[in-house]
Amino acid sequence: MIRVRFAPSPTGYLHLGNIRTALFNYLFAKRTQGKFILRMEDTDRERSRQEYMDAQEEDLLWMGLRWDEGPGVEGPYGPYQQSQRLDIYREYIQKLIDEGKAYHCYVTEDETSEMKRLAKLERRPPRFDNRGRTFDQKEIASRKAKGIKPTVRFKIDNPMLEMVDLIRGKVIFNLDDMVGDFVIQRADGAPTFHLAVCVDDALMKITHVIRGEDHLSNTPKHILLYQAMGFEPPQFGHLSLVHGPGGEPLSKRLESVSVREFRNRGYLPHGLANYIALLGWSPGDNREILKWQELQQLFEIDRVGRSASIFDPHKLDWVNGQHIRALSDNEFVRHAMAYLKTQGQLSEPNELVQQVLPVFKDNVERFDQLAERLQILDENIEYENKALIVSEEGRSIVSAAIEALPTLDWSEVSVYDAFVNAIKPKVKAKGKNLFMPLRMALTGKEHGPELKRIFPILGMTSVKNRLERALQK
RNA sequence: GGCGCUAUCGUCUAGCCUGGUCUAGGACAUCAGAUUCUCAAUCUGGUAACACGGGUUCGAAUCCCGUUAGCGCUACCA
Repeated sequence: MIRVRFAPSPTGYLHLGNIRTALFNYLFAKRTQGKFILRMEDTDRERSRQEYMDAQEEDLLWMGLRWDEGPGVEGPYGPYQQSQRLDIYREYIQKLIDEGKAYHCYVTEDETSEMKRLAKLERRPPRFDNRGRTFDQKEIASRKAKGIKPTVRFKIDNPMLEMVDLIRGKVIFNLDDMVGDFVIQRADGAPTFHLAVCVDDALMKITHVIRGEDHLSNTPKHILLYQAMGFEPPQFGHLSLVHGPGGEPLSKRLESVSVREFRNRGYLPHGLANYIALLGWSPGDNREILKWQELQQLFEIDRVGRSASIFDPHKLDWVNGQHIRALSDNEFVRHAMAYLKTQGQLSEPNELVQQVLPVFKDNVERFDQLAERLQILDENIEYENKALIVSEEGRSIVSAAIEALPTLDWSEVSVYDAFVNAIKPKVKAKGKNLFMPLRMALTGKEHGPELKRIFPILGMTSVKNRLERALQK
């Protein structure tokens, strides 16, 4: 049974890169009928916040990434929040110390940063020199007396390491060139990420760790830790990173790429998922628009690319637009109404809005474009281009239109055609010259949906009001 | 600085593993046209790429080496 996890730290809102990692894990699990586990990595007490944890879970669910085990969905390997697992980490750290695989290190933070500064100056790799390993009893006692609290460091004894990455293939590391003994427990007693992640993944029986490429260089440490604790390491797959439109790395502080922001701008969750999946993955043929179901059936980790990609908002809009167009009118109205409501752009259920909405299905890419289009429903019209209705020709067209009204049968589907046919003989204008003044009088805008579609929806009273109002200008 | 990863149109990518079918395919964007009362949507067509230099080979986008560039790690953040 394949078990994967998404393990964010609740220090900000989820962004495009985070959600992509989550998505790939989820799809991989679904494709293989495995389990998708959510774990909150909140060992950094300074930066972790409950508010972010809630927000991240909410965003995950919005995207449709429901976890099989995790916060709120208890499973056999919980708890799924690291701050509640501190005793477990302590136990494993103690075991490593007892077995001589880790040790208390009385070297202070000041000393290590000084070490780093010097190394940089002398153009050497800024690597911890393991000096804490060899302190004698006297040295330790004197440091203790000064009130120095020790960290726990993991001993690196066998520095050559080879691994096979699911996405990158064989990777060889020489830890001697990289790091010295590294900290697994901070001076304040808290475990570090490296320790916690290994203990949790092992205990939670994670079989495949799919995470960002920024962790590739950490992987040898993790494999060593696994081995030292007597666990079989999982398979690792490192996803290339996504960059912003300017090529800059994504950050949790970058609001423009947060999942929150995508929700607010009215993207469909499955449209977003489709686009994100295409960043670094493709089904191999030329298909690009994929339904949620198809994504789950088609996703293969082998087909995930190795190079970094840049987020392109234009293409996201296009993909989302395709998903919107694929909706039925009813689904579209349902999604749109829900969006308008949560955005506070619509206070109560509105019959008229529900009727017009389908008119826009073919020309919006995001729901946040709806508000502007919906302005045509406002009876209190402000004319974009008054000239069209105050000109002599404009007035004659509007007058003719008003005269035509009593002859109309509004129960007919073709009421608009009858309307136009009644006007045509009375005015000289035709084509654009006829329709633009009409459009202006009825909607106040130069551009908008087909008059034929909105005319019957506006109805007799509204059309009459609008025309008369236009004539008064 | 050290180590690691990556390198196909402006962007996302297919092709690379298993060299020839690649005068490199698709999509977004862009440009031109069609359609339409307008905008949009839609349709048609165009411009546009194998980072560079060496090898291996009859033949390289594909394999090897080097260079360059970008990114990541090098924390008592995750």
